[in-house]
Amino acid sequence: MTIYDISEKAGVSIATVSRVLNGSQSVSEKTRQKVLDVMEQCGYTPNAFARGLGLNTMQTIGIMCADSSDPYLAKAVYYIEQKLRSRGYDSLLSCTGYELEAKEYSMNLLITKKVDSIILVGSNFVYEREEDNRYIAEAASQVPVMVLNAAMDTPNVYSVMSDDYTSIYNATREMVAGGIRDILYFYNSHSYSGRRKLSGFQAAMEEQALSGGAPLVEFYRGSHEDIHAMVRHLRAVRDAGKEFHGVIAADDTLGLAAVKYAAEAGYRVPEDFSVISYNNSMLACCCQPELTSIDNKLETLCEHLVATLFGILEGKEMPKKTVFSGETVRRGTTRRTASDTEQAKPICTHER
Amino acid sequence: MTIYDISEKAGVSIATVSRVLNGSQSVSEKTRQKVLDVMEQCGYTPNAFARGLGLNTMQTIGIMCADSSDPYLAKAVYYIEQKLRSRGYDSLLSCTGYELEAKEYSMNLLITKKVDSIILVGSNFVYEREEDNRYIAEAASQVPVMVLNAAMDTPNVYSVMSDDYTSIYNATREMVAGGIRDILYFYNSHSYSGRRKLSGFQAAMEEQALSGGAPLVEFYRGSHEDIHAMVRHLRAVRDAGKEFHGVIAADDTLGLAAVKYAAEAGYRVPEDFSVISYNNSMLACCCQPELTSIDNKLETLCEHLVATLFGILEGKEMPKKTVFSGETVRRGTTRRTASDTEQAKPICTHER
DNA sequence: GATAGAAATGTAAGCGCTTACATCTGGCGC
DNA sequence: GCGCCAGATGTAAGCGCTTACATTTCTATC
Repeated sequence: MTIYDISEKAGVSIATVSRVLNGSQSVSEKTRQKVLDVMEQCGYTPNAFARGLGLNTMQTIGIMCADSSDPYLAKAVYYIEQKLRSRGYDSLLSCTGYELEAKEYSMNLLITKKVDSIILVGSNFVYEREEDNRYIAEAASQVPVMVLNAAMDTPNVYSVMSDDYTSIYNATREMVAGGIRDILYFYNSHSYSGRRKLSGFQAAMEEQALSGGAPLVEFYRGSHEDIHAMVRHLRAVRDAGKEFHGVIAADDTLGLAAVKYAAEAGYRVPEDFSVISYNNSMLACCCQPELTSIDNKLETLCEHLVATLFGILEGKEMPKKTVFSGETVRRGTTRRTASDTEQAKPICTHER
Repeated sequence: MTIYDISEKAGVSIATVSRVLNGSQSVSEKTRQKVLDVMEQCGYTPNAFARGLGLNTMQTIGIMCADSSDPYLAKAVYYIEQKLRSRGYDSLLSCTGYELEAKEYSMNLLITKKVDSIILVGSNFVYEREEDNRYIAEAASQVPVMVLNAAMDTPNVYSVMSDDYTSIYNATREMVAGGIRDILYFYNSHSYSGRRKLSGFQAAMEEQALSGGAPLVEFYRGSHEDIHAMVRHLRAVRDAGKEFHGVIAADDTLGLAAVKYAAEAGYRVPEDFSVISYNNSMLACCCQPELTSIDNKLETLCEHLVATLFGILEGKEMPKKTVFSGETVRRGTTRRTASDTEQAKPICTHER
């Protein structure tokens, strides 16, 4: 069943059929209807490959994500896919893992498949060393690249992110204001946003000259699913003589581990021990007491990212970087403090 | 940069270039090398659309999933995508939501995009009413359809699933053996596997003539992320006069809610109150005490599903239905019983 | 060294669609 | 009634690749 069959049955030329397929103006209403009828009646579906060959697009977007089984990334992928679909685009998903080489490889594969754009979901795609990001610049020379939660100053790369630095900075100050001085920053990623969070923590601590030496910081490198390993890690820190009564965690899993650790160690939370984590995912409500967590407005970010992408695809000039500010959702792992009254502030800023 | 440019620079015909592109045997080693060199040096990439048009495939598989932000489904998608990619296939992901109409629509879209197969991730795609499954049969008339965790007796539809019925049946018996008689079955889905689980529970209960009347069963219809709503639901059940000291939960989220409920109600777990849930996801380790949960071997299922798919694509005859048995992972929400000694049994059975 | 047959290569006809350009209408003003 | 123009339709040339079939080039055999 091809365009020829339809054209014949409808008594028109293939050009006319193609025109109704593409919604061209210059087809009389009468013939358009006739052609549509024939299509309907024949159950005709245009061949996507031929269409792609002619139009040089198949309306698909490549989504890259290190690990879609990570609940946070999964959620981002979900939001993005939803919003793409609602505009008639499909998503080629590529779960690359965290190795640079695998990312480069997948990137090429997606470009080869002629996607209209590539969306990098997660800040782990942007490395600290400039040269490790060349693969992104290269891809961007072919199609616009959107990146969620990390920024790059590269032509044709657009970023939408939350202000992790400030969120963690504020959270740290809040915890200090609550009277806790021995705070551990517990994180698991050297990604772009990982670096931003870390410096937010350090800035807040150093500013208050709280740490006798350098602020207490621990990097967890195991599986993001293995809560027990995280708890063990925390235990080891204390066993090494570094006691702490507060944890700022880079994500909810780590925060949850901190709560488990505190319970095990016999601390009362939040009286003797505080935890603030990041993401405000469903995990925050899974432990007892429930986690105070920073919400980075994932859905808003994704929405904005997709809207920006379509702006670009339509040829509009769009902001290269948009930053949204987060919001701390207070639950049971922190005490109420005076600074709780969140000051009003702009929720989103653009950069060209 | 097309095949013509390469053929010219390499001093061969386009047919030869195409042959090396497709790994044809009948190219001399010398010319193959020359062509490859030229390609390399020109950074040539074949046009996927043209290739698709010629070969009638672009090596992509459609993955449908109601909600990839559901941790269990996300994980399944992750495993499947991984395994497809490792064989050089890409995945078109479609998050359809739970409405039949949306599923039908997405299915058509995927077929339109000429995927080589469609994988339905999650038992919610298979409805109880035969006629609601026509969209699957129709798709299966075009491409093989693989379904995870549900079975259908339809040509060209292949199933890989776990034996939910038996898992829940055994779990229920185990809890009864532990001395608990007022058990609530808490579930949130009427999907294929949801129905199987429910009957597993009912069979076990009725067999032992334990419920004075019908076994206690509650259906939760809210968001799968809203633990608090689930706890409220359980509370309402008790407030309605139906006390229970054990919960068999259809997934870990519901199980986690049960643990929260028990804590709130002042029950000691597992002394006064038991919980067994399903999926053995990371959530099982998030609460205190940790959840005893049934592991349905998701990775194995996915692996098998993809292997079956490739068998089909290679034209081999493959089993229409494969069932794996699950395994209960005992943690803190159940007491040790004599029946703990799991009897050895076949882990996987096939059907043609 | 002639020759058959295998191996390597080339030619050209698609694959199903888009679209620039050519052609054909019909309605309008004069 | 004529010419003109805009709108509708048709013609045909791609898009970049695959592949059946034709042709050429080896290789081995006698």
